[in-house]
Order: sequence, then structure tokens, then C-alpha cells
Amino acid sequence: MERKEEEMKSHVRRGLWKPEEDMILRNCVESHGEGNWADISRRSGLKRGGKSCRLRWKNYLRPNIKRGGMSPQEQDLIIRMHKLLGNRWSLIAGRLPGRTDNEVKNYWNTHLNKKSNSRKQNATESVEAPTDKPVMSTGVRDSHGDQGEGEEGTTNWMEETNCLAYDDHIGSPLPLISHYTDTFLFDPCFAFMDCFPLL
DNA sequence: AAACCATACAACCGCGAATTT
DNA sequence: AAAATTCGCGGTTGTATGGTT
Repeated sequence: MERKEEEMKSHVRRGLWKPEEDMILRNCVESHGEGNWADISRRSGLKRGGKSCRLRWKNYLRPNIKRGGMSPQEQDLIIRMHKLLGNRWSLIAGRLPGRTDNEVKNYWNTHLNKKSNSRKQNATESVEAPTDKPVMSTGVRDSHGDQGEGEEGTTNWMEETNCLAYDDHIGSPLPLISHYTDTFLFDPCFAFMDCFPLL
């Protein structure tokens, strides 16, 4: 049993994807549709696990993926959202059209984390008791323990996040309500966040 | 030129949630 | 209802690349 698993693992290709593999995966997803990644992995003939196929598609091959550097607006939005939600990368990425959770996470870890830390350090020189915890918690996925409880820090998040989306097409921040009715109509987390200022 | 180091990003892993059987 | 399977998330690791010594 374990031996068989070992054997399976040893036949699975790992590491960076080659252009040929990308092409095969793209063709396979286009003809069979997204989902059931184990099946796609089998059908494609690629020696890649379903998980790996899914990740590659989601983060790289999917249409409408935006590549290249983050705009200042995107950076700013990530910082604000991270302050609110903590490491909820998929939620943050959901507010950035064309960006993936992995990309946002990487960008935060390599660029913004430092920036944010140095900012925080400056702030702590004048104010006591900073916190790594997000201002708000969604309560949707709390098992990892790095999310805030939502009780503390009911600070000025309204002021700070009066814009939670940026529209590249019109080149200006979207007001909360228009975005709420647009992309995140059914996201309870954002529905709550967006409604809160009305209280 | 080469060894070393730092940075950025792609990919993997483990886990829990959701769904299917 | 329980077991098995699939999916999605966040943390972590691996690798390519560029800069410095």
C-alpha cells in the first residue's frame, strides 16, 4: 500500500512547467472544462498530479490573468485589505481582477511586508500597542489562528478603506457600493464589510 | 571569472471544508 | 451516517536570476 504510493509519487513529474506541458494542459482544460483535476491529469497524459494541474491553470494559464508589476493602486489596496483581513489571500485577490492569491501572497511577502513593517515601526514610535492581527475577521475560516477575533481594533477602518476596489478601465477608485453590487454581491464577508459604514 | 548572497516568483505540501458515493 | 474523494487555502520550499565581492 505505502509502497504503491511511493511508486506513484516517483512517477509524478515535479518542478517547473515546460511550455509543452502548458500547451497540453491548456488544450485539455479547454476541451474538457475546468474541474475534476484528477481526471484532467489522467486525460492529458501529463505526469503531473491533479493538484499541480489545478495550480498551474489557476495561477498561470487561465485566461484574463494579469501579469507584470502591481500598480500603486493595487499595492495600496493590498495593504488596506491585509490590514482588514490578515492573510486571507484569496479574498484579497478577489478584489484585484486578474491577480491570483498566490501572486498577491508572493507580492506581499517580497515587497509589501517590509514596507508595511517599516511603516508600522514608524507608527510605534509614537503610538503604543500595535497589532499584527487584522482589524476585522470574517469568521469564515478561523482554524489557522492567525486571524483576529473581530472584537478588537474597531478603529478607523471606515476611513482607511473607504475605497476597496480600483477600476483599471476608468482609472479611479470604485466607491464601495458600486463594487458591492458588482463583483461581491454574494460574498457575505464583503457584504458585511461594505454595509458596516451605513450603521 | 567565479563564488556567494539576496530577491522574486513558481510550485509543492499539509490541512480542513465541501461534495460525492 | 460514514467513508472516500475532490477542492481550495495558506504556509513553506525550491529555483532562476541579478547583483556584489
